Amino acid sequence: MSNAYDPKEVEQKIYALWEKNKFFHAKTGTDKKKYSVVIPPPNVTGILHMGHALNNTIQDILVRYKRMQGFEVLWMPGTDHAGIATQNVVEKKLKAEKKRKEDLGREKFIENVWQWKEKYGSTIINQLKRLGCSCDWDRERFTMDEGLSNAVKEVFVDLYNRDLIYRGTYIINWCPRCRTALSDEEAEHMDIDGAFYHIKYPIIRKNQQGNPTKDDYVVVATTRPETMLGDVAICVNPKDKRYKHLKDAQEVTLPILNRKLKIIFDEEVDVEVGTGVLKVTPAHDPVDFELGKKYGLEEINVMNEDATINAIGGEFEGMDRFEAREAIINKLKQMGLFVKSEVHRHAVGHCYRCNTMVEPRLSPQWFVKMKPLAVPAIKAVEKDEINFYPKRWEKVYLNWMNNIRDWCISRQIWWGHRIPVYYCQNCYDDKDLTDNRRGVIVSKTKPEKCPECKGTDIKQEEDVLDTWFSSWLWPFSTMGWPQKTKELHEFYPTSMLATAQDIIFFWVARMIMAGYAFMGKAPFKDIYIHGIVRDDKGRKMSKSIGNIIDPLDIIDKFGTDALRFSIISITAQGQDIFLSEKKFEVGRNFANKLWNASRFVKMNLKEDVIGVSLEDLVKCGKLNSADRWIISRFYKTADEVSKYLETYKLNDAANRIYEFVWHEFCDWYLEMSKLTIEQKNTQVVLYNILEMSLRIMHPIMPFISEEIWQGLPKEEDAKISIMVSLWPKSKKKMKDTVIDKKMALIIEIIQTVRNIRANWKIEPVKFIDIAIKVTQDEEVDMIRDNQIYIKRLARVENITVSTTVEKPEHAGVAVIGDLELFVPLKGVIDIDREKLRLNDLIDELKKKLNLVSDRLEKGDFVNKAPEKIVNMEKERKNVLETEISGLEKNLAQL
RNA sequence: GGGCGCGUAGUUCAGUUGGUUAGAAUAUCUCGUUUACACCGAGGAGGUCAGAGGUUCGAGUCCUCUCGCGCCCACCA
Repeated sequence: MSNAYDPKEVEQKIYALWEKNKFFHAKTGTDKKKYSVVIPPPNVTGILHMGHALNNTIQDILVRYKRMQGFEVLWMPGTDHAGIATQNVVEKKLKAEKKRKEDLGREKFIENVWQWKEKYGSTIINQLKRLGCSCDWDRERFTMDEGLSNAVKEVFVDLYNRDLIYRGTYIINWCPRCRTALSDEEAEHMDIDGAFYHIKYPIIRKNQQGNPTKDDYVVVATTRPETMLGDVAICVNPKDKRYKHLKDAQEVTLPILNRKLKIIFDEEVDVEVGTGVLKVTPAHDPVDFELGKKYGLEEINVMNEDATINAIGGEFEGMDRFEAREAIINKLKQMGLFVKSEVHRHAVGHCYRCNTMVEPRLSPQWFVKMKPLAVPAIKAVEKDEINFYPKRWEKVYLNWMNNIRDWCISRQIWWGHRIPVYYCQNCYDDKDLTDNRRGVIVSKTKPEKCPECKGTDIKQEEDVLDTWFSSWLWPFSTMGWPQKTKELHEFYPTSMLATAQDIIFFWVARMIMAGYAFMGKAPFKDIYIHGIVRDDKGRKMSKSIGNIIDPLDIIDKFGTDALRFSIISITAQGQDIFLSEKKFEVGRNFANKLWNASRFVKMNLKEDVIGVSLEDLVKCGKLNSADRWIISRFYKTADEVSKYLETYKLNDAANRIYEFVWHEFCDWYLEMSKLTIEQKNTQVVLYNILEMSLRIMHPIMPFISEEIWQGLPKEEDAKISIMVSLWPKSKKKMKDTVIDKKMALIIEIIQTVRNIRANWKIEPVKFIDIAIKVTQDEEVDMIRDNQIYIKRLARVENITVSTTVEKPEHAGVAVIGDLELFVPLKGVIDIDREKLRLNDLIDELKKKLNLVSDRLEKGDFVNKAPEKIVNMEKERKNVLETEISGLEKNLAQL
């Protein structure tokens, strides 16, 4: 064992050991307890970022913890096919070869994507291994696998037959760059500085002669002037007095195209916005679309798939939407119809994959009716069948679910699950797209012939499904659904889902809906929502800002365990995590501390420590105070750590372990153990406490705990990995509050002496004498019994303890509860300084005493507060009073 | 426009159902002896718990308002 801990070689070696022995689905116990978690499948194009690292560390901690508790654990890893993202990646690659996907054709292109996936798709999986994830790698899944694809088809057909899937022509979010529809969730709203363009539309009055006069205009305000090419009407609020005169008008003229526009009156129009006049463009705006339906207006689409203007735009044909915007403004200016533009900040949807501004577009798409699916999913959370940790996310979830809108699931890309819908070319009328089922065959397999006309010319739908349409089935599709498999029987519903808040709507809510719709049960019981990883300024980590902290860099620099420990220790439930590289030093230092402590223990294990149980040692009552104390502390710690892990307070668990290992075990116990290190009992305690400490920290720091554990002596038939050892059980008899209190006092005495030494600048090497005045005889024995610790750790030569100790003539003085401690200071004393110090101390104590006395004099407190609290205060008052009188006496003597 | 979260030591954060003297880590200062560890040890200093009011015997914790910061949702063209 070398001096400093070097994680790199250790990690590789250890992971290989686990993989070789297939510990990932090993059972440590004989119980039938099952535990399964749902991994948020990372995007197959992705590389591990800090969010993944956090998410998977959380899952791995819980999985390892449960496995050590004897649960049979199932943690299925995998990736999703990330339709748009993956297609973009492969298209980019083709572009570098100066090819377009259209040149290859659909089949060839998909072949290309698969090749890409085979080559690069396991990057993130390998990175998860470096993170130490103990997933069941033999069961890795991919959303495009045959099994999962089968589940997707099954679900589509089922939902269609239940009337929960329909096709219709509506305004959807369209990404002109990816040239596909997006769901509402995939359009990310971002505030941008736009403008309100004020444009004059000429009014044509009834019975009007000649051209309109210069007053015959109505001013329309729009943020997207280019869509005016598709205007079919203008609309004002009937209550708006400013536009009363429009009731006498017949029509208005659309500038440039000179189309006649209807004038409609509808309460929907907000008088406050813009000029109060809304231009109605049913094919390019959702509000206008509704108005169009209401008033039977024509839908004029003026754009192509890539958001360039189409032939209807006349002279603007072929221009990009933003180019057209400018050109139209210029034209209007020439015509004298442009009034002004006003700065206007508003939220505009952007494609979540390529960040292109979304264009609302009228097109035929497939939708899932969400309201009926939401009903059981809402109830489940309301009735606490599913619990969010922290609970506040329930509100967010319920709010979204109660206002849920239909889900646009069709995508106009090639990579994904092709929609299992077939059209009979004979009887299907592709002009009538709204709810027309004639000639539409929805089937898992391609039908031989049309059931209506027996025609055999049948073509499959070109669109593919939203990637989330496969992800939302993950909890059961990965277990073999729709087959009735053993896994489903044993592991569904799963126990826990850990994820960040950003995919609650995308994924969590939909999984719950799918769980009820297809399994009749919730997919999981607990949802642990952790924060989002940000940089130390609170910004999301992103490539464009360049503030990414790469977990693999951190692993290289500090080690995986350091990464895991550090990030977990700062992840308070539900709070976002602000990271900087510095924060990983904590974990690295901790690993190093543990390593060195273990070296110390190992080099001192001279006796045969195997086969002696701590229980027996405790029972026979021959352990010295320090040995007995650390056992008690350990079991207390283990209980607390278990409690924290059960309630998803992983940071508390990590910090409790840190506190125990560093401060209780290393700082105090190891130092004390040096006094009796030659004794077998002490060695047995050292060994067992270290070994069990390794076990409770194993879920958080799997590599170093395993490495040290491997180097410890073991019984011959012992398990070969800490990973499958048992979690220390709570044992009441091993905890001892009396010894806890005694040692706490001894420790405080030591600290007090050290304090006085520092205060008086007593040479560190010098041994000194101390005297302690106690109030009870038992305390005399207690301190005498444990004086070796005081002598050693505070560098004390002689200790005088009794109830009658008098303060020596010149002495440093301290009060610990009801005992007084004196350090004779012959030769070094500075009386004035000590006087000042005592005075300050007395003042401080008096202030506290006053507060306590005031409270005790208050009738309300004595009468209304619980007796326990009142007694506590009374006791405190007594202690303060004795402290003060003692100090005053000392001061007088000085 | 609606909803949520956060303002605690120089800095980064903990603080369970209100209850003894508000805790860590890090930075800083002093010192450094000892059979693991300088990625270390000992000791010190550092807080009007954002502000104002209220409930209570008792508030960092509960309520109301104000100020500052962040996030999510939403078809105001």
